[in-house]
Amino acid sequence: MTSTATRRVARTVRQIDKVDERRNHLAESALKTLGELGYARSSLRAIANNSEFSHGVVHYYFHDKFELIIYCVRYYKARCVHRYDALVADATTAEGLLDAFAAKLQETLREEAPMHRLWYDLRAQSMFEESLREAVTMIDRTLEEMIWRVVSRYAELSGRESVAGPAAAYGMLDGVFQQALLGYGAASNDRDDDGERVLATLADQVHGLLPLILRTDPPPSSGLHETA
Amino acid sequence: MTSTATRRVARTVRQIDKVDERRNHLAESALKTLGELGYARSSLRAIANNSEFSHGVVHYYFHDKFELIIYCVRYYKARCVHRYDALVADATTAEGLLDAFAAKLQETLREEAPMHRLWYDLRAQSMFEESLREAVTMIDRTLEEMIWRVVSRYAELSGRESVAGPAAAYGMLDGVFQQALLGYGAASNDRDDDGERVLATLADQVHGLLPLILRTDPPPSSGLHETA
DNA sequence: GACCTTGCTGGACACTCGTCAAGATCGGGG
DNA sequence: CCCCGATCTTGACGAGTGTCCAGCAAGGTC
Repeated sequence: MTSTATRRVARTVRQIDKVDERRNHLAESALKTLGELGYARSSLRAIANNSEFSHGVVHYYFHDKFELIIYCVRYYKARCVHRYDALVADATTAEGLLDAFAAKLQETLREEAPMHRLWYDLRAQSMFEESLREAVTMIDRTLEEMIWRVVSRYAELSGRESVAGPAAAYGMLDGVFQQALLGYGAASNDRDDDGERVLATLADQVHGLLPLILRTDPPPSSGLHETA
Repeated sequence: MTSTATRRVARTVRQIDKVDERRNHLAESALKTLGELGYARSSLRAIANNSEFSHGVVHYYFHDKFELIIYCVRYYKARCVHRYDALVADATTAEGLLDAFAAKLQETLREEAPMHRLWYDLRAQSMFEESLREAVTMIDRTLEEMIWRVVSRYAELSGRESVAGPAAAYGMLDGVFQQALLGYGAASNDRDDDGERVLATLADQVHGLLPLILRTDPPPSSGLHETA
């Protein structure tokens, strides 16, 4: 292999890194805009305005608007899907895990509300826009697994089995979280202590719901374990 | 009062009825379009194309696009918010109510999927669009009450108390229903029996979850009763 | 029959959107 | 030093949007 060839390869690799860096930078700007405006109202110009580039550069790094959006969503998911893993690893008692989980949910709501607004928006859009479906489905499955790591560990620490399967556990927790997000957004515009009450309610609900799905006595068949 | 005045009043009332009729007609066309295309992709022209009128008529009966959308949502809610009331009234045993509730949820998913897609879309949009917030919040509360009528009656028939309050019960059931809707939409494009499996899973989950929120023994304090 | 209100049409408007391409800029290799 | 390729800007294009409005048809009133 000639030295020029090696150098060219090295340069190409460096450029690919540079390109990835730019794409990530762009994705972060896009996520900021998407989180504020939502999917429907985020134009490429608005996204570019929130970055240090002009609107044309998007088509230099991404073929499509969809490609940008999907890249953004995957980029975001890769960052936050292990948010609760430390809790699972560090927990020693069931009650401790439950407390830490509820607190982390509150923190998520407080600090990452725009991102989760965006997530629910995109998930809703995926019901109409076929192109989003694949990425959304994959992320939803990943989130389900994330929640299941918490729930199954919680059951393990309790020395009991979970009555609910991964899907059911994710479904109910996602439901109460989404409700809290909705209330948190509506409250933050009015009064500030309303937001705190929403956070407290969320923690209470999680503290109340999770113990329920632990099997108590001789298990009656309960149909919560999905077959698939 | 002169006969001309009475006649004028009568005519005005008749016209108001006519206007309401037209608005409802328009709302139904709009709901059809909104259910298929979602909020973001539904233009006034597309809505008018699905009706027997031209696109200009919208501004004759509605001031705004928002006024039309919100009118549509309220119109829809008024139709379907008592869907489960018959179950509650007719139920004689807890198990019977549970079966009927699960079956009705399946029916809802099968026959009204577009409307519920739209609902979740609009609820997500309301997190970004202030104008939608009030209507969405009101409907969400109404749905919570609707679910609570079922759950509290279920607890009553069981002779036990519900551990979960209205918000927690609605949150978890809404979560599993939304998950089923998501899966149902994704499945209906692929295989038909996948849709049936989604329906079966939904029924299983409801059958598994609802008994859990019934208080078992001497109640430990569980924090699921929201304070507000 | 003339007239006027009401209901509705269809085109025009101002604007935003995604996309693209021609040209400016810049930095490293010959 | 110049050139060349990568990178970025800028402006334009066509399609699509909500909104508005001049005008037509119909049906009741004088």
